[in-house]
Amino acid sequence: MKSNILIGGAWPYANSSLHLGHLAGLISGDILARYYRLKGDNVLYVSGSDCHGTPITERAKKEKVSPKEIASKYDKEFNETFNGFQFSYDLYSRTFDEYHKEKVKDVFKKLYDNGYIYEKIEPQAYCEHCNKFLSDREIVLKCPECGEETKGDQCDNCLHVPTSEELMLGNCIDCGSKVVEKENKVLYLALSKFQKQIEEHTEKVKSEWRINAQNETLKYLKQGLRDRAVTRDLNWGVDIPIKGYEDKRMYVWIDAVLGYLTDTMKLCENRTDCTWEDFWKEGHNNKIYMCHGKDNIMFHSIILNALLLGQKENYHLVDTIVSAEYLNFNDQKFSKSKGIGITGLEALKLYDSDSLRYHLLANGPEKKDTNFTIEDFENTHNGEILNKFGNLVNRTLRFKGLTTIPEGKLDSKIKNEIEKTYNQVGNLIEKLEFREAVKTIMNLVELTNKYYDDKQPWIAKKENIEEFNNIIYTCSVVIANLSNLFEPIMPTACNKIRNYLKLPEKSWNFIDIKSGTELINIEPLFNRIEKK
RNA sequence: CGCGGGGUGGAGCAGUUGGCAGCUCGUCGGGCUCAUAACCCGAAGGUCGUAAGUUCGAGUCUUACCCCCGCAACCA
Repeated sequence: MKSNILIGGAWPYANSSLHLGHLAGLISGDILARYYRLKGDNVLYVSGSDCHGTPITERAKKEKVSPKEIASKYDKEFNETFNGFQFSYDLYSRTFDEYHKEKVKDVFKKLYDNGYIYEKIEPQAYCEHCNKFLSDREIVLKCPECGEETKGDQCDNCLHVPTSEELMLGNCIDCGSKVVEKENKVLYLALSKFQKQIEEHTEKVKSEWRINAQNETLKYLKQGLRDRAVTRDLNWGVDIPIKGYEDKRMYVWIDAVLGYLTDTMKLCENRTDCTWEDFWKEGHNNKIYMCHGKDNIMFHSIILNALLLGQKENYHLVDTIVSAEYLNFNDQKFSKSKGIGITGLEALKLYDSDSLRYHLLANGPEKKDTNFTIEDFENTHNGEILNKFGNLVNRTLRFKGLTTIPEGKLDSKIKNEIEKTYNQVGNLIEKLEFREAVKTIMNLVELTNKYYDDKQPWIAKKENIEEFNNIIYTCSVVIANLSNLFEPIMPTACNKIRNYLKLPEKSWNFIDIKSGTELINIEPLFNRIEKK
């Protein structure tokens, strides 16, 4: 029976370029999406650019452009990056799309009507000159601990976090005016009311999660969920659909995390074969995956679920949190200002997306931070992908003098291994162990290279043509099946193989091939990276 | 006692419920010529951070200690 599988890739914040670390985390979603599609399930894989919020607003002000211009610029770049890396999103949208904003307002309104959002009046820093409330980071003050001039969210020098009383002694970052205290209206999301339901749900599903997601979520649950402010004094964001809040905007995380839902709704509007409820309501044989970095965990395991529960409409909660650790670059954090690391687009100019995908997965930060170096990458590309996999394809399909796939008998032991590999790799992917999955497919490649050497087709060709045909046929069948097995990881190369062997639709099960297929225009799958 | 992640052959790592220390790369030696100097076979190389404890048995469990990395900011 087909399952309805929704896969959400975290929405990147449209304020800086995507680097390999982002991609290392997000690629999990693409693997899952491609795998489940091969298995024949109904898959929706969605994401988009997170475009609202304070950082973009501040930057726009600094650069004297509109927030939308900043966000649009990065949104465009994100699209190029994801296309380049062959992410197979069914929809990649943006949080400033009207459709998204309208649907988010509906959700917000319902939370309010159901009593999960309440008003609170609290004193807040205010600048009378600029005529606005100030967030912590919009206040400058002399740090009471070390005396240095610093921003209000945290002292750059001594890491002291100013108290709200200390903040009232600061000045406006824009005009320098003395901050005054003023009563402000704020809407809070009553997260605490969902404590029990989220605890129960987490207990039910967490065994499938990676350890970091379990720990992080349990940490919040253990200390007790605290209500969160969900309005901000900004003019860039989703409007608050509540009377008296016309001048405020929604907290970005509420808006962004609902993008998975609004994307689904949008997609299903144009479809006849499914409805958005198939993916988001209970009882549709459905499963929801969320893929992101470790700092995103609680927003998906707690806040999103709270928003869904608060609708009181039989929503299906997030099942599986796929949370990555961090990828470092030459043992350091990716850092734009320090010039550490390379962006996805830069990497694509230098290297094949297939190889990058493979390496990011084989070396992925699944259980702990891992390191990316150009040297490691080139070793993977030349030594593993090209020498083992590329060469197996090449030495078989471009065997000297070979023009068609011969009629031959498939080695039963090899067939066995192929079937075993489908099983093992499928299990590993479902267990989110992509590193091990990659390794397992590569084992089949290595095993086939051994088989090839043991059988010595170059001798058989002269002495026993029937044996030769069997060897080439067997290896070709392996290659055909590798085009399925590697499809979630290296889609371009797999596509090439399908063209070479004129294979039918890709799928996640053993496939045979037709003898007599002409072998024309066979090119190497990968090109060697020449080392300087 | 701030929090978290680590210490396993030259490098990078895997070791799930305690049961003969593994993988990839590199090095050395050999084989092969279908293939992109690619492929295959073999070898060397480890007191598993230190010390104590539990156990018939500890890389794995307990305790203490040592060392490395991240935890301000654009940034997952």
